[in-house]
Amino acid sequence: MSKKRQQLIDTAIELFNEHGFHGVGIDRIAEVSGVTKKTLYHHFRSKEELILAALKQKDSTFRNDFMRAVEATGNTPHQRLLGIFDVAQAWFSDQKFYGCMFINAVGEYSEPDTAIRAACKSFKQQILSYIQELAEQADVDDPRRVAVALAILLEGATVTAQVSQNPEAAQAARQTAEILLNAATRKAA
Amino acid sequence: MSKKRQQLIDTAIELFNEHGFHGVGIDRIAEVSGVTKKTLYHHFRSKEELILAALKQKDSTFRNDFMRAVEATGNTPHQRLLGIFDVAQAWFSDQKFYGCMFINAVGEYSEPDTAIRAACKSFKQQILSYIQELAEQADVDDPRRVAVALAILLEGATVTAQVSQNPEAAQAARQTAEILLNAATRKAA
DNA sequence: ACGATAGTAAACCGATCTGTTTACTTTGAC
DNA sequence: GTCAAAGTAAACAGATCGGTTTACTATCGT
Repeated sequence: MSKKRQQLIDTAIELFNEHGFHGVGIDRIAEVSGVTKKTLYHHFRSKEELILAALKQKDSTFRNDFMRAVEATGNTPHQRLLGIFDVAQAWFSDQKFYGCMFINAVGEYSEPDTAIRAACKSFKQQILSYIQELAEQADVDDPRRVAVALAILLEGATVTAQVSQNPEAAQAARQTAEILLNAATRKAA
Repeated sequence: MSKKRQQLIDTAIELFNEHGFHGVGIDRIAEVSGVTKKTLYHHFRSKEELILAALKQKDSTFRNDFMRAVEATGNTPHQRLLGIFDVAQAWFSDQKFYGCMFINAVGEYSEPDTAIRAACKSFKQQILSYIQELAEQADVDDPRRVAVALAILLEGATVTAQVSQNPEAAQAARQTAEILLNAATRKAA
């Protein structure tokens, strides 16, 4: 992949996160990337294609970073399920935390059965799958149910931190996750 | 308040929810409202003022409807705390459910210390206050903590339902809320 | 009946939007 | 060294953006 193409995607991610998708024009993305519009349209047929490329890249890098970070929080699946929320807190504390790009995208593109919506849905499903794997390894009752609940807690902490500008939402979610995990492992003991 | 003004706000809420704030122009809002731009600018000094008026109205009507609906789910504070999620599920099931307008707004306007951000933050704080009141009435341990956790569950269910187009996220959140409330009332028993 | 308020209709402003075009230059693989 | 791909620079196009202006009309309380 060419460097210019990569630069455009990186710039697009930054600007879209900060100002929303409709709030950033193609001219600005090209300008900030240090590239002409011609070059931009050489790599992407349309703004929507650039958006999709940005989402796809975010999907890939975020999940990769997220999983690595979660796995660094402990060696047992149980520790890692809770570690999710410590990783989240670090994410929320970033100077440039603008919430989840995929949630923000759905806020602007509500029409169902579009490529953008599909990308967002897919991202969330994959995060859920990862949590479910951890839950299965942790040997909880009904790992699917537990994973869905933990995913909801993660989403809730994310938007709460975003709107209220308070990264500690992650710890509140973590405490709830602990109670949930206790309840889901008690029977197995 | 004039009818035209009200019509403009109602139209703005609908269109902003569907296409985002940057995704809808003043011309379109005026046109759909059956009103000229002159009239629009007679009632609102700028697009941002219209956005703020729309947010303010949504804040008022949503919280009002929400509280009434929650109180209709049961007579005890405990029932009502859980009723939150039944009310949420009904909301998510609406044909025209586009997620929480305030979350969506923050996704487009990230700059802190702006009127729009303040409106969103305020809305969330007021919802939290309401939940906290119910928690206090329900005589749980640490009602603040419980309320924060329930608010996070509600936010999480909202965005999950929005992105995944699955209103049942509300029931998953409700089940987690039940576990949380059990844990928070056990000691008091 | 008068005058302010709220309204219509439509042109206009400069800026920005997505996307294209023309003309020319750099770069890198074979 | 050549030739195509990738690049620059900049103008252009038609639409739409937020917002203003002009000219005129309907409504309504006093």
